[in-house]
Amino acid sequence: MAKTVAPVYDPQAIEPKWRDAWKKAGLFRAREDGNKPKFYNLVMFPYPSGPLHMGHFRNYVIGDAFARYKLMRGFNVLNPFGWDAFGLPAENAAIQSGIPPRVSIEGNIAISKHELDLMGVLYAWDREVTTSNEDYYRWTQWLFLKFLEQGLAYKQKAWVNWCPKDNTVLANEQIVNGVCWRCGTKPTKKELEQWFFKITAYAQRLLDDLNKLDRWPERVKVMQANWIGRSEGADLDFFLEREGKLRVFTTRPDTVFGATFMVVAPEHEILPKIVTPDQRAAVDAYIERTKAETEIERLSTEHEKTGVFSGAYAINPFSEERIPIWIADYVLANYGTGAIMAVPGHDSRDFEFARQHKLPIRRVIGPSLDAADKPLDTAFEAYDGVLVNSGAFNGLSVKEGIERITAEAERKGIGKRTITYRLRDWLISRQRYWGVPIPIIYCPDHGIVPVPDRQLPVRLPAEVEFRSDGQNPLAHTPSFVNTTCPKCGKPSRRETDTMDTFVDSSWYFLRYASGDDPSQPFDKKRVDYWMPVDQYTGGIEHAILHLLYSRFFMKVLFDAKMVSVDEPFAALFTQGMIHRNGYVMSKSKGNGITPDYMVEKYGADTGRVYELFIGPPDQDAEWNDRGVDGVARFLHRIWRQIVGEEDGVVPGMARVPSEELTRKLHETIEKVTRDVEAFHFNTAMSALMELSNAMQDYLQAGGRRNDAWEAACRDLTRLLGPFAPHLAEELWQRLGGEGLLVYQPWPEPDPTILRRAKVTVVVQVDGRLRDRIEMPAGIDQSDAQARALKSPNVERAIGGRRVQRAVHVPDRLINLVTG
RNA sequence: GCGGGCGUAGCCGAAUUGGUACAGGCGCACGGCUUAGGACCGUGUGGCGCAAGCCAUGGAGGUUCGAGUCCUCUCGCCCGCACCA
Repeated sequence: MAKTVAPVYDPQAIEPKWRDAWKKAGLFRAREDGNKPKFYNLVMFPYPSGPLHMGHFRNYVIGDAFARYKLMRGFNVLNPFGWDAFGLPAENAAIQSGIPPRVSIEGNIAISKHELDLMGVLYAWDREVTTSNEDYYRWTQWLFLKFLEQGLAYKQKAWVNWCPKDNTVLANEQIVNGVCWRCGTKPTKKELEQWFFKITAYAQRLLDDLNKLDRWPERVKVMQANWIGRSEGADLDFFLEREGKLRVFTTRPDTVFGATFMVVAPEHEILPKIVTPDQRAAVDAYIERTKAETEIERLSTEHEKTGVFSGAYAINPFSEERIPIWIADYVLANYGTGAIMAVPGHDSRDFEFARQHKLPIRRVIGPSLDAADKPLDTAFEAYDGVLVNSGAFNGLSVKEGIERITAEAERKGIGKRTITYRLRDWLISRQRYWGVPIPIIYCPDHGIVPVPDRQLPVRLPAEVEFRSDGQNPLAHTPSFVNTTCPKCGKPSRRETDTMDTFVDSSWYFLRYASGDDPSQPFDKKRVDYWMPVDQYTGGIEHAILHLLYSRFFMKVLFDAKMVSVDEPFAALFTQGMIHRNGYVMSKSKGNGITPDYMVEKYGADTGRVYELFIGPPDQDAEWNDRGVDGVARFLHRIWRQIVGEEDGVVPGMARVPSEELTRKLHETIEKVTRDVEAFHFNTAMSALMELSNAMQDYLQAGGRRNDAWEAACRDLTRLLGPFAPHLAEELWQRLGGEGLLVYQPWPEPDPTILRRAKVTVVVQVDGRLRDRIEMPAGIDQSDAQARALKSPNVERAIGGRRVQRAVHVPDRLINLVTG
């Protein structure tokens, strides 16, 4: 047996060499090039929080592998990266350590960049975006002013969610499970003047256009649809007994005859006008109590519905009954009209409230007309039934009832059809320093004055005093606050709130597309070339927040004719998280595997392939150190197979047919291609392992290093390119390949080779497997049946019965049915 | 409560349209090579059975020539929303 000592696979020795070669070649330096189809590949950019671990890398490895794959497929690939660099952690660190946010962020970026590089993850760094850099945030300010101009940004006093730990307000989307999404603190309510973006103006389009997103995960679309929360119904006016009226929103106008009382939210503005003197003390006490409660406390009181009688009465416009008006916090001030008609017979919440406060419960929907007097021991909420105890409307179906009663209310001028959304406007003010200053000046004469374009950016001052009381340092920096009115020059004050960092991330993908244009936020022509993002990959935690905001931005810019598509992300992939020792891999849990460790112990390629192999990419996965060893073995073996020169020729042994190997190769090309397109990286990796196993079997059986073998080596190397790029480059070079592998075309399967001459046909008798028989491909049913009947196993299974019929799946299966 | 998803080997997991259940990896066993190895290579590896074969995809039914896949019920787990009128 011929044997020469082959150098062993030494990733540390080869990896840096190839990274340098890619950089020198300008890998991923993208230009707008009409000759090739474009492919915009994007991973969600991170907040630069310091050292990365392998949990973070799942996203980047998937993104990098896909970008390299698309490159080999002949696309003009844009594969950029950047930093969502504004945000609270850097500011909190500054308060504790005194290190200015800009300094710590820059340090963290340098560390992260080094780690990405170590893992062979490359980007179009010439298009790098850092949201906290002046050349980016001046355009965030510019866009804010654009929104203001369009009437899509406004300032309003509102009851808002306040996080006492972070000392800032939060948007509704940023309360997750009743607590601050960032720090987990229970928010309280504050009434403050705040800046909002009018995302509700786009509620319907944001909902409708989910249908366009056929390459988004269903669950993300469902989450967004639920968040937008469209309800169809009617607004109805109830006249008050004394004077005035109270408007309610209901999705069930058909149940109006069952409205036996009304409920208004404690914050409702009508209250001072209607509360009677004898109830005033009780009402005031109740309002005070609800104000003190945080959201989470309101949730925990789910089972006891508190409330207080206002002393006032309204008249039900349909039944003409006199009904009491109550105040209760189970009615929300900022949904619908902040008031409801309570129909305890057909709404479980109203039912519970009526029970507790001894209010009448009336049935107005029943399974049939004769059920009118059947008592209700629970709210009957179903839509299948007929109206009862409803005067002229008795006997109508629920659907007809909704239609007719709404029409009647419209005719009488006391109501109208309405669509209500759960979505609220996006609160973007943050009372913190490390963010984009809102470009607004308050003039004693002119009020709110936008900063003129030519004065942008409003610079975030570097020299500020970080206060331990958590107050915004900007408000205490006179050189920032004090300015002059752009209109009249009078001494004026600057807005000291900064923008929610989700504003920064709502348009960064447009900036990438444009390079670093100093004259505008982005260049329409270049954006038109690249957009939409063809593949967006990131975490599920942004299912609502970032992904909804970005969609909103895109639609606003589309309406302003600044872009030509109104959905930013054509395809979305949300990868699962990596766990280790039972917890999500994280710095705080101390269970992180660092890229440095991986590279030192195994090499970057083992880390990359393991992260792709670990499990279905959209699901969480458990990191297994032994599994990493398995992948390392796989790559070592490939090295030995391709670089090693052990020949499998065994004297006297029959030559092993190389067609088998060639077919396996082409099946692998076909499978890996299909799997990568479908983001099934785990099965793509197992297909590569199978090919390597087949090559091993071939050598083992005495196969020679002939053309078939050479082809297998060459194509396996190319198939490895996107996943184990350093190893693949080295193998490519040693195989005598031209140029860099990363610029080689992806292999194509040969259909004539895939077409087998012989196939294994499964033979069943009455649906049970009895034999497997080699038959020529394309065999027809009667021939297949004839061959099947010759099998002793089949004969025994038939046992002398008659074959009544047969089911034939060409080239796969024949089932002989005797029964 | 409403919405979405998932239950396959000792473990992670494969399985176009219903068509050979368990690919690949881990682990385990045995063997080889080694001074030695937790390295490397090879073989085997769902259960029962001497075998033919039978039983196996959370459980119970159903449709079908044929069900992990479709339908009904049921148990368990995960995720999202959660007093949204």
